[in-house]
Amino acid sequence: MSETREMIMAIARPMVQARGYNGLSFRELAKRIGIKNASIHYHFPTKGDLGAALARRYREDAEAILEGLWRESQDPAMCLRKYADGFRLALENENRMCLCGVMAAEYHDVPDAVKTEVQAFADSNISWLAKLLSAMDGFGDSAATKERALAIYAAIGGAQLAARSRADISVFDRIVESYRRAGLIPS
Amino acid sequence: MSETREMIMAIARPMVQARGYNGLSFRELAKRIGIKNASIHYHFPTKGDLGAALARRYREDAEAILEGLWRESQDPAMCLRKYADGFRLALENENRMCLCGVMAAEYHDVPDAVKTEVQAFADSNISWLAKLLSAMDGFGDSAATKERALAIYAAIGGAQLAARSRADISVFDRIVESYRRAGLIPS
DNA sequence: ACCTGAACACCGTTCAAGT
DNA sequence: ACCTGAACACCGTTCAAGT
Repeated sequence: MSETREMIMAIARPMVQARGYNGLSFRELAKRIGIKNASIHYHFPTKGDLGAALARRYREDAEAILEGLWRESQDPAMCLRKYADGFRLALENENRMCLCGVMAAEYHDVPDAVKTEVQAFADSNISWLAKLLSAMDGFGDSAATKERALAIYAAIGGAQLAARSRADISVFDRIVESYRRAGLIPS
Repeated sequence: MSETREMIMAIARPMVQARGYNGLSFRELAKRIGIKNASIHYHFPTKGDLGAALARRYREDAEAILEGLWRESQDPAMCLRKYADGFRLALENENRMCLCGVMAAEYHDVPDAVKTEVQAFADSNISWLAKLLSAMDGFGDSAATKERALAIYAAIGGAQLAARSRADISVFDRIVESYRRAGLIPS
């Protein structure tokens, strides 16, 4: 709808992925857009409103990408590789993190609306992973499949966090490769 | 040495584990101690100095606990369970996180001295894990052992992050159990 | 040696005022 | 409908001043 509103979100997202929800400054954000910081409050009454909108949009975008991946390839092993690549891409991009990963770490600081959206992102990811797993051999049991999808989601988030703290993307690759060798991520 | 300095660190640590480095307020910290916020700067010139001191102390404490665990039991499987329990304990404690895990998520916001300490914590944990693994069967090769130790460290951090974002400690248990079933964490 | 009050430039937020 | 300047209570930091 509003162009300014869209611009705020487009510029704020990578800022949060880099510096977190707490690290996002309305004044710096406004400066980059070319408006005054008070103007942001017209589009997003509070910082929490902006945070929740960013997380929702992030999930919607991720869902579109993941669904497209599966629809076009129908190849679970390849989808799992591409999934890890998505988290890798954030690190490649100036050592950024998954938006919902940073916000999860800031749990106590974000408003409830943000928490809800962060959980929705995780749910969405886990459902998609479970869908892949049940299309693979040896994952007939649906309860075990869900648990494994949850574990893969958590493990890849952990790989991103560990690699980020070392500012070394090869750490991410090594960890994910180790997950595969151990059998956590089927290949 | 200084009692006030020790009190600052003792009170600041759980605050950072709950709200992060960015979320820590000198004024709130000072209020809880019963001094003025300017006084904190006498003991820690900058927030970064306090953050680095907290991370170093955190690593030292963790090393003492882990070394004690291994020395007294010499049981790698039990040590691995106790290790995960340590991360679980933070969540039990009002949904807190590993100090170095939160600070890893705030990578771009913390000064270099803090980054160094956070990496030292990870190194220390991974070395200890590698020691356990090489004492177990089927982990003779030292290169693969190190990689596995790194993966276990990252995965448990990820489990903590995922469980925290849901404010549900059973999520942590389910993920760790899933790691065991998949064979990532030997048992 | 240790603490403090006051000031500085920051922060999110509010609101009356502008167009 | 959309933006702004000015004010508010916050923040880390500095520093001269106290004991």
